Amino acid sequence: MTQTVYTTEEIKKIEEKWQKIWEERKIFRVSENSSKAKYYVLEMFPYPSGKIHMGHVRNYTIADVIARFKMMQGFNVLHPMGYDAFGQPAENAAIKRNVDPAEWTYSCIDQMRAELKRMGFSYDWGRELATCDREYYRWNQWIFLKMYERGLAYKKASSVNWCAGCETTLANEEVINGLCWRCKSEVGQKDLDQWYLKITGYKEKLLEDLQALDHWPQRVIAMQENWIGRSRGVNMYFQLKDFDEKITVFTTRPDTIFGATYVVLAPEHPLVDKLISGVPREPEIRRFIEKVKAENKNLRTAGDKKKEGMFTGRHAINPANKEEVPVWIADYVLMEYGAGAIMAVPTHDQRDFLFAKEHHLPMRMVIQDPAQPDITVHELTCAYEGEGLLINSVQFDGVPSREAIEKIGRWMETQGMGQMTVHWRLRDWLISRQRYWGTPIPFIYCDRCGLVPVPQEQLPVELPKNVKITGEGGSPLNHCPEFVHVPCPRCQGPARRETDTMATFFDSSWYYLRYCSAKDETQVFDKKQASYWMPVDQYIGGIEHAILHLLYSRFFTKFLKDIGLIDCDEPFIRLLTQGMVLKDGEVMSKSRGNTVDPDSIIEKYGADALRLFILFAAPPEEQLEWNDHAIDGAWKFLNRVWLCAGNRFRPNDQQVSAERMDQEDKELERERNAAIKKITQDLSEGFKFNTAISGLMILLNKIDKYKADERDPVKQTILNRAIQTMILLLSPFTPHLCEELWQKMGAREESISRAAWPTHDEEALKQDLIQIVAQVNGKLRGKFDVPADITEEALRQIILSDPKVKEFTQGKPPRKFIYVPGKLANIVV
RNA sequence: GGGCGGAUGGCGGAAUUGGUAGACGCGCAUGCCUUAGGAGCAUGUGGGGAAACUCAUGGAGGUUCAAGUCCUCUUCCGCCCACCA
Repeated sequence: MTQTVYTTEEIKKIEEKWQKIWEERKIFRVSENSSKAKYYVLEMFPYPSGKIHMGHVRNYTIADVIARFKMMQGFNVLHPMGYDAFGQPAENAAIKRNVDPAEWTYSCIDQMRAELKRMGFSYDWGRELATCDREYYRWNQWIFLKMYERGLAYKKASSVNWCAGCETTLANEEVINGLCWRCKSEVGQKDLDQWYLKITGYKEKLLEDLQALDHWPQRVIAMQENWIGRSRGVNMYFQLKDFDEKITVFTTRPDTIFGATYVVLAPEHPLVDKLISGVPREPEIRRFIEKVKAENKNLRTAGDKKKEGMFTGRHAINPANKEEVPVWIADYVLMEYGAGAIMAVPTHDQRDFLFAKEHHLPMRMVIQDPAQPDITVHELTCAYEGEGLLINSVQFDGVPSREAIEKIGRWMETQGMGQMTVHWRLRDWLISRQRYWGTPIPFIYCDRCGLVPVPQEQLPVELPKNVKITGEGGSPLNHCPEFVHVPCPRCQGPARRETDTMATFFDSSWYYLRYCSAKDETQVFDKKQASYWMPVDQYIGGIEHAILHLLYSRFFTKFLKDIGLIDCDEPFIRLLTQGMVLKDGEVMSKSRGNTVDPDSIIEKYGADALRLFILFAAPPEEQLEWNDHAIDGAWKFLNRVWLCAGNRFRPNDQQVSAERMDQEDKELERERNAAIKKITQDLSEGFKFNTAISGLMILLNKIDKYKADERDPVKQTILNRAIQTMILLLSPFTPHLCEELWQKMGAREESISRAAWPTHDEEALKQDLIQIVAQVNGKLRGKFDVPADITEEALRQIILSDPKVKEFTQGKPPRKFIYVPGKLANIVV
């Protein structure tokens, strides 16, 4: 019988067959009751749009190879999947197509699940969850109430980012260059009563613990550090002239205090009103302030915008030199950062320099630029922001600026002029959304009792059905009287429910914990099971979640540890951020119209070929350029494997001892062992799937070249062994094909994923003859096959007597002979 | 402005971490197989040169017996952050 080409029909039959077996026999179901070491592999769960795209395929294929590799290595592998199912697209669909968001979402999930199954991923489907499930979001509410108990969830009236397009508030993190991250419309400001989570309560830990995340990409750590934004500086007090109050300014550059020639307040600063009351230009100033306040905060702070400001007519005293300096108001000072007021040092801060030039404000140099020590204030064309010795700074003259930062800070503290302090960029997390398709925030407003949390036993606060979603007029739940009007849980009097829902980032901040006991209806998650599985050993997803999702998840983990529910500090030990999938040099996206539908590729080539291509084309962290030809290549390779294993494997149970092997046999055995070693290394030390696959291609090439007479049992055994090893090593990458071949070759396991990962024999890697490269003055001049155990002296004789080497040394005696054992010899003349 | 990555054949990418640059694959070329296939097999494929050789890892220097890899300067590209005081 001859096995022929691996056809589309055959591929389809085989892939469906094994997907069915995996499902029916629950091959990938796991429990924590195992003596094996655990390994938790997790990919960032998808928003269920219905269709999977190449980005998903890449993300999940990477995770699947890791999961299957670890299974075969004997780990108890948890590999779950679910859906980040709340959010605006469902509402938009509801508006556009007049469908129920829940119905729409669940039908998308069904489609998506089917597509994921067609890829052959090794998920434990028994743990599947969707964040819009009643049994999931109920625990969102439970966690929210726990946070409230601890003072970590609170309501605050504040000016918030408001997206008119989505008719909702946005977190700072969701505003990108002044535009809504989702609909790209311009974001404005609005005063609203909103729910916040006090993530700032964990800022120190969130920053410090980054240091321990050795297996996270450096840049993700840097991005989080940046976002948390710790900066050390000094709060300085500028006494106002004619008033009792002092203005506090924050600066990271106390070394420049003697050059502070004016003070600037943010327009929102609380002292502004008092200061400008009664000054001659009061109406004009008020108009200016109103104008700035109405402006979009993010546009206002755009880098290239011209700075505008006005003199208040008031003065303050520079605490260091007791000089009177004018007090200004300007749009480039933000109330949210520092003290909402700055001291301006035009000579050493470029923004202050431009502002001072524009408004003819005084300047004084206090740090000497070593490159042009004699330059005067009038000759300056830009601020000097570098280091140097202090000048015009009384007792600090001559002190290097770096030292002066510390010295002046301490001096001001002892003089009561200021206080050394630390400022953070991280803000509390605005969680309220005026949206329907999200988790209802479990609170009730009672005229008599005030804000009342919904009692635990009344959870979940269910999202009502049949709510009219128009996309207009704020929160849809507001227009749903049976939801809004409820009795107060405390006094039973008439009360109103909170109608805001939670931002979906809340849902995704703890789903990895829920997977540990996904079906538990009695608690948020089972403590014992979570402590068995957590933390996640390997997390995989896109770089776009480097800040928000990962920071929030870290925050939740720390909180849940503090209330005694888990025992780990950090949720994700290792993080792999996979690169984007490009086509024609651009990111694949619907709007660009350059997508390749995974389904159509599976249809033609099968899931295995798609998986193989996507892993082979680039290292996982790098961008991947889609290539129609290369997928053909992946299929070609699988076809060769199919033909090789199908036609050349002949069952026999001959034992072969090393003495009976000839040169070719030993050679193939060596290649087999080398492949095991290389591929195991590539998968263990970082995830070098591309080179692991090239190693498999090399092994197949060697097997193809190996001539074995079918009637020679020794050769057949060696051939069989090589083929079996190849199939085992290939199986995490292309599981369907390998399951089929493994079974044909007489598998004892139910699934190849239960077979043991092969190990190599270091002895078999040894060679009798090795190649030594000879160099003369560092240039390659010859190659010599010599016995592996050759001495340096013997090698030296061989090389130096070689005619070609002689030609290049021109008979001169070597000045130096450098020998790198087993590799290379360099003759220096 | 700050931070983090990159730059190697026609293309995707390798290179044991200082030791044969271009593994493996795609593409291309020439044959073979007459079982006409998304085949398969063989050979070749960085540039120059008939060859011996020689030049080549964005550019310029340097360290070294030896540099894609280390150091200094520089150009270009990508991503993230940013009136953050």
